[in-house]
Amino acid sequence: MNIHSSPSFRPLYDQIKILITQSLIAGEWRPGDAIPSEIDLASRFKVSQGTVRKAIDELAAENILIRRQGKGTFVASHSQERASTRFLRIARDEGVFEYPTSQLLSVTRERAPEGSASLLDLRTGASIFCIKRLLSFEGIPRIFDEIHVPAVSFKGLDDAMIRNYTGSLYSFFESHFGIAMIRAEEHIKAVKAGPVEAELLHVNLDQPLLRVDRVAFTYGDRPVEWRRGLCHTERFSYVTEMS
Amino acid sequence: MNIHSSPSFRPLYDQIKILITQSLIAGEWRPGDAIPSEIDLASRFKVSQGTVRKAIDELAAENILIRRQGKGTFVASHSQERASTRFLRIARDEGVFEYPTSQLLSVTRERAPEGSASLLDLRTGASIFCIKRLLSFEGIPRIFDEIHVPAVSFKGLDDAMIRNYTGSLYSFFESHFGIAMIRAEEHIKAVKAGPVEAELLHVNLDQPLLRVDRVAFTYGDRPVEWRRGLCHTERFSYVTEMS
DNA sequence: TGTGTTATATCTTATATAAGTTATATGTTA
DNA sequence: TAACATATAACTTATATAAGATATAACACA
Repeated sequence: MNIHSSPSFRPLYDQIKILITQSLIAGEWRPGDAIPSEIDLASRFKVSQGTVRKAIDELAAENILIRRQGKGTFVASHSQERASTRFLRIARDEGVFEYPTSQLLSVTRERAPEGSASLLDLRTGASIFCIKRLLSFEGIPRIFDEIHVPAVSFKGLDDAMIRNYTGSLYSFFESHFGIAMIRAEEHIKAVKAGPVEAELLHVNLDQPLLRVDRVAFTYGDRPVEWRRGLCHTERFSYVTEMS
Repeated sequence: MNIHSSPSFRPLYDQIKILITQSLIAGEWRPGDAIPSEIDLASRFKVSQGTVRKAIDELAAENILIRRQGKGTFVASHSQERASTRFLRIARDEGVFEYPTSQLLSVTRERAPEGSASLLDLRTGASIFCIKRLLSFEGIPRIFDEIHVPAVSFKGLDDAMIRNYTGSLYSFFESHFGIAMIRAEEHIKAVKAGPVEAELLHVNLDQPLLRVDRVAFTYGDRPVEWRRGLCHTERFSYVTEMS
C-alpha cells in the first residue's frame, strides 16, 4: 500500500493543471495575458519543466491556453481572431464562413425560470439578466437568441454597455466581467416557428427552425450562461465534427 | 540552412504517426488488435520510446488508438462497448442514453447522385450501395437513415448480411469489409417531413425534423460513407459539445 | 487460492538541441 | 549625426533522447 493506491491520487501534472486553473479562476492571469514560462512555473511549483509542459499541453488541447513558439503561453481570449468561430457553428452550406451582424433587442432583469436556473446551478427565481438579440447573415435575420446569465456574476450589465461594444458577446463578457467561456454543451431540436420568432426571422408560423439550447462554462467547469437560439437554416447549416 | 528549414519538414513523431497510420491502412493491425509495445515500435522505427509515445498520444487523442495501462495499445474498434455512443448523438432529453433498435428497410445498388458522389470523391453515377433503415427508441421510430457507400469498397454487401449481424452498422463495416470509421462531419438543418418520412416516423407532413447529413472518414481521412438522417426530436435531442 | 514474475503503459525527472521572437548592440550609409 | 540595416544575444516553446520509479494486468506456479 502506498500513496498512489489512494483513491484521491492524482498524477503531478494533473495537480499542476489544477493549480494553473486556480490561478485563472483567481484572475492572476487574465485572458490575453502571457502566463509565466515553463521554467518559471516549474520552479514555482517545484516540479520539472516536463511536468509543467504536460499540464500546459492538456490545457492547450482544451483551448484554455494557447502556446506560441518563441513568444510564450497565453490565456485564451475571445478577443482573439481565431476565437470568433469557436462557438458559432452556423455556416453557409457552401462552407465559406461569414460573420453575422448582431441586433440587440432587449436586456432585462428577470427571475430565473426553472429550466435555466437548474442548468446554471441557481435557485428558481434567482436574479438573472435576459438578453435578446437577432443575428443576421448578409442582412437576412437567421438566429433569434435568448440568453440568460446570473445577475450576481454580471453586476451592472445593461443595454448600452452591449450596444457600445464592438465584438462578440463572449469577448464582451470577458473584458467587462472577467468571465471567460471555455466550454459549452448544446442540445438541438427541430421545432415550428412561434409567432415571435416567425416575425423576427421573417418566416411562416409553421416554418421548421433549429432550436439550439446551450449551457456555457467558465474555468473550473462552472456554468455561467444559458441560451436558446432559434435558427432559420435555409442555405445555412449547423456544422459539427466528431471522432 | 538545414533540413529543418525545408518546407516539407515534419517532426519525427509526426513521421511515426504517418508510419503507424500506414500500417493501419495496410491492415497490419486490425481494429481490436493490440499494436506492438512502445519499446518494440521504437526499435522498429529507430527512434526513442518517448517519440513513439508522443505519436501514440496524438493518435489516442484522435480516438484511433486506445491505450490501456498494463495491457497495451489497441486499435480502436466499433465493436467495443464505449464506441456505441461515439457517433450517435441523439439522446433522451433527460440525458439517459438508450440504444435504438434498427429496422432494415432496403439495400440496393444505385448510381451515385451528384451530392454524395462528390463528397465521397466518386464520379457522379459511380456504383454505390444505398441502405435505408429506421431507428427506434422504446419502440417508437425516431430516425430514418439513408446511407451511401461506394460499391467498390463494400463488395458483396447485401440485405441478408446486415440482417444477420447483431451490432452497429460501423461494427459491421469493420468486421466484414475491414473499413473502420474514425471521424465524421455533420451538417444539420431543420426541415419539414416529406411523405416518405412522415409515414415511416408516424408524423404529420408539416412536422419539423432534424436533417443530419454526415460524411464519415476512415484511416488517412478517406471519405467512405455519406448518410442523411431525418430525426423526429420529440423528447430527444441532438447533443454536442464544443471547446 | 494466493504469490511472485513479467510485460505493459504511466509518471517524473533530466539533458540537449532546434527553432521562433524580440530587444539590443553594432555597423553602414545618407 | 540620424536613419536604417544587420548581427548578436537572450528569451521562449518544440523536439528528441534517456533513465528510473510506479501502476496495472496477465500468467505461471506453488
